[in-house]
Amino acid sequence: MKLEKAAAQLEALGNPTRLKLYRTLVRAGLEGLPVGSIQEKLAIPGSTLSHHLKRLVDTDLVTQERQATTLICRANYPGMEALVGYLVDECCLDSKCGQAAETEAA
Amino acid sequence: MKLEKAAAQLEALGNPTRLKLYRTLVRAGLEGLPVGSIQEKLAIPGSTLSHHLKRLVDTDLVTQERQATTLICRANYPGMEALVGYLVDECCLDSKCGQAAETEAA
DNA sequence: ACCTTAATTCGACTACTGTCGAAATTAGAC
DNA sequence: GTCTAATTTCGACAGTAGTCGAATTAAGGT
Repeated sequence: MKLEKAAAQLEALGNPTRLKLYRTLVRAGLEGLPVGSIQEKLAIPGSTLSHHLKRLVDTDLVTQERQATTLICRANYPGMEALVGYLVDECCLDSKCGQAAETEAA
Repeated sequence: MKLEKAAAQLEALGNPTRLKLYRTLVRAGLEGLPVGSIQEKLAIPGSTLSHHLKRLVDTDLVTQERQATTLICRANYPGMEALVGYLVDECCLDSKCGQAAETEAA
């Protein structure tokens, strides 16, 4: 993964509205959620939602699929995994750096 | 971890210059690097570097320690681990992607 | 005290982000 | 075809981010 792409994904997630949005989609699981339902759940204007959604789709963190008139949105797990993979690889989160384990006990 | 904090950290890493900077510090390991060396390595003006560095320090991703006239910077692994922990917990990156996390709907 | 090196703050500027409502588009239903 | 519902694009705006050079502060050396 290119640094630029990782940065773009991190930036995409680095906005509270978008992070909420992404989390909502993750929690929706594999079924995903139509745009309209997300809009209701998060209570934000459609235009704003669409704007943020586009950003997540563009950065490969969310996918969309038409189903009749509605657009189903889903968290794109592989995209996120690639990002975390990058962080672990490049930025060294595994054994050799942090010694993990004891930190996350609680 | 609060969503707001996670977002702030993600945003901090979501800038190519800062991500490069952070990666540089990670690679420097536990010894860390003085600001001046980073500046040389990345070839950016001191003011810009200082600006970004502050952002990483503020978001708990980097720590600093004086050593005589120079300021040593280090990647703050626990800070990063907390972030990745949040992503894994809230945004479900591991095996069980569909089933966990029904807490605190927005 | 004075000078040198290290790093930050200041002030300015341009560009981008986040937000919204209104208008346009898309996809299907009748 | 026309109508209706779902979603996106447009245009505008305020606010913030990223960048830089110049001036300033901080810490020691002599």
